[in-house]
Amino acid sequence: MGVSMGVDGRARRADPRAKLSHEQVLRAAWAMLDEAGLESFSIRRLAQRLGVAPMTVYGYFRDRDALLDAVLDYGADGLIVAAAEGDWRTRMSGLMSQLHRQLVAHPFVVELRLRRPILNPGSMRFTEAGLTVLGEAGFAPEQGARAFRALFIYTFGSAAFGMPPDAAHAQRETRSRLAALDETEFPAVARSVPALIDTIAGEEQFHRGLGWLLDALAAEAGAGKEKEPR
Amino acid sequence: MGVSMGVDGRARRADPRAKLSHEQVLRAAWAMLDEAGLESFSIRRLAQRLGVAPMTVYGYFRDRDALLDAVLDYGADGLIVAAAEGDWRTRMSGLMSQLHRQLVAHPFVVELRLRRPILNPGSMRFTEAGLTVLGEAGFAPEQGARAFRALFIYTFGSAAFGMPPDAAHAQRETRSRLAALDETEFPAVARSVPALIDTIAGEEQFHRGLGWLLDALAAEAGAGKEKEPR
DNA sequence: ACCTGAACACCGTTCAAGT
DNA sequence: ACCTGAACACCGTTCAAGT
Repeated sequence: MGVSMGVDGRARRADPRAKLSHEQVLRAAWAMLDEAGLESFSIRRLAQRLGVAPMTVYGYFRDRDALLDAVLDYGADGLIVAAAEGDWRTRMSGLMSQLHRQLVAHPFVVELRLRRPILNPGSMRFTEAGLTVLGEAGFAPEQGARAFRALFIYTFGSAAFGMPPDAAHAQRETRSRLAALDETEFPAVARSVPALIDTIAGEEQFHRGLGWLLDALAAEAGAGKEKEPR
Repeated sequence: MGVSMGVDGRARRADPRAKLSHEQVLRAAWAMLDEAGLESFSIRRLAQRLGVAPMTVYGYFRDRDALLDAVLDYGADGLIVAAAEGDWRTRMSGLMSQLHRQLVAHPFVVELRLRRPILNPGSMRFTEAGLTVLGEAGFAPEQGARAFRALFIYTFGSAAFGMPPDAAHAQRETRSRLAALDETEFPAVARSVPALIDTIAGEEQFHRGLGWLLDALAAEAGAGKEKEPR
């Protein structure tokens, strides 16, 4: 990598005269975000990791936001690829599951997407793949776009809100809070406690909801073919 | 409110000797977050708004995180109330739409929920209402919990990722990025451009997806009643 | 051209002190 | 008991200077 840690904790590049590349900076930023999350990311720490003065980073990116935008493009670009085999339902499920897995593996992407939509080649290829599958399944361009967006939003929502970083801790916490509830005030919650806890971790819950959405889309597509063939 | 702005921009309390209450601090924090968002919230600014030294805030809350947790509890507590009339599908849709409207109105709640689940009385009442509706519709406690969670996650996802703060700007940006695409490389996207843009703003897209989820749940509940009445 | 140190206006928070 | 100023270890970023 051309970078090694000095005893003082500050990285020194093997050859200080070698010009940094945009990609080197982005790769280091991506790694930092993966390791410690968006919260503890800083330009100064990134510079230290690169063995460079903080201000050097500004030679490559206008400011923090521009850098994070570039990180998103850099990363999202390599994220999605394989189109699955099978009928449209299976292929659509495969696409969204891939996305979900990637988002869960890199939670900071979800946080960054909160601020700004992602419109780079990688995400475009993903959209193209999804719309193609839906088109081949008989969805008109309008219906396909709406269906895709619902699936996409649900997938992002599941990654963001359905999978707490420390699932075991979240389940324990939730269990004790739910156990403390007044059963006469919250009877329905009390009845569902174990199931509610189960929906917090794992991928089952994501796949269940995804399946429901796909069921409804399949039903609508079928109905459209039979009753409204315009 | 007992607070007025001085010429120097620093708030002065009407009676400096009047002890601050936890609720005063929380109300001010909530208002700040509503006006300027989580990004520009700071303890120091909050203190200034309260007409008090920064360190005074620490007399009421252990640290920034504890304060934000309390803000979430304070606000979410008053958020949800009315249970709608009608069949279970209508009532469920009403509940989730209320939640969606509140989240869109206070985006920082969505950002905070990213870090931590909400387990206060207000959110419990919401869960109880949802599970009750589903229970009356014939869902077993387990099925109800799973259905509720899918609807809940989808609703949070829509508020977080489906409604950009500046919709008009986001649509313009997206339109120009999509217009620049190579039509032979992205034919399906090109065909769907207008529809894709349409899914970005407004509540129609949220309601469409919500409707699909409810359709699938209704179908499953119906099938369960007919075929697996255990 | 590429990198940098010093400085500025901000943070959250500890600590010891004020009333 | 309640509030505070000074100080510390951090931020992002501007600017003028170094090679």
